[in-house]
Amino acid sequence: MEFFLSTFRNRIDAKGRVSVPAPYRALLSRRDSESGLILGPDISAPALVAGGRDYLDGVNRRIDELPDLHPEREMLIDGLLPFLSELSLDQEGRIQLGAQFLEHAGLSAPGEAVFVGRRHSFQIWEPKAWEARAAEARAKAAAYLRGEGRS
Amino acid sequence: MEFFLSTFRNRIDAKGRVSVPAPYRALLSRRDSESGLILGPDISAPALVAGGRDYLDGVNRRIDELPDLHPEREMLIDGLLPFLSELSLDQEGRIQLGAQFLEHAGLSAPGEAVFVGRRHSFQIWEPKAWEARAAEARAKAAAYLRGEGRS
DNA sequence: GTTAATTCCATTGACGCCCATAATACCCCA
DNA sequence: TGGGGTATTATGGGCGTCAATGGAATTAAC
Repeated sequence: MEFFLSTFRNRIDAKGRVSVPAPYRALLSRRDSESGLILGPDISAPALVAGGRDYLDGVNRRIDELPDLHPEREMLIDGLLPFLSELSLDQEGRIQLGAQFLEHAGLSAPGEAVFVGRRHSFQIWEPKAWEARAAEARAKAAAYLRGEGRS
Repeated sequence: MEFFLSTFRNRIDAKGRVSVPAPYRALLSRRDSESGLILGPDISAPALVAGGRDYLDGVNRRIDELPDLHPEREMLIDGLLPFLSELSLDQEGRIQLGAQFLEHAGLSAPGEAVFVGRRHSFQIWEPKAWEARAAEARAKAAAYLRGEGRS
């Protein structure tokens, strides 16, 4: 696999641990020498965004587009970086989700989570919320493709 | 961790001591041979700015851009350096915040402080004040990112 | 001698690390 | 092509270590 694809539904145990799907792990360890993972809240959806260190690089690049001491640059820094965490995987390939992450995505400590591949990053959703979002996205994607005449 | 990221909320005891979050300590000791820390008031916010010795190097570079005896150079020197302190960590990884620091950030001696990762440096905020700033920054960052098209 | 500051020690709780189990997917070979 | 065996994944639990925090003790200062 070259991109994060497909969806996986995994269990969150009482300690807040979730197994990162093995295909995603393989992808992460290929990109970064170490198997770390950057996790943060999605800024416009009740979900979490995750990726390898290159995901963080993307955020940094975005910040460095703006000149030093520029107010918008400071806004970007304060609006993004403090909410990102670098999580390490345990020997079994699990990450531990903190309280604020669980809350943002509407996840519960013993419960379930859906991993959603999005090419260079992936998301973590509460199953019900993902179901709703997926239905909407499928419908809109279909309509868009039909409207363009492309199959 | 390569950058200061994420936020940590720690307790300030009656003596004005706060634990520097362990991930930040690891980062500090990697950059400087010794684990010291440069702390100063944020010039445009009720917060404290902290970083390793490389943070001080950045300030110095800023000053050295200006020619010797140039009035603005003197202004920078007098406006920044006198307010910076080099703090050492005690055996448990805590720093001691002086009265003027507490006052500038609106912190109280028995109370709480939020450590905010900002890449090459981090800030220390009074929890309520940070909450407000974070909400604003997140909203504006989201608007900025949406406005440019890329997620 | 009293006060302040710094160093040291003790407690609590969280987190990481290790092991065990079950289910699944994969592979090899007949 | 089917079957058995093997490896890997996902999951749960227990234990040890370290971080965070509070207080005491020792030293220094006035």
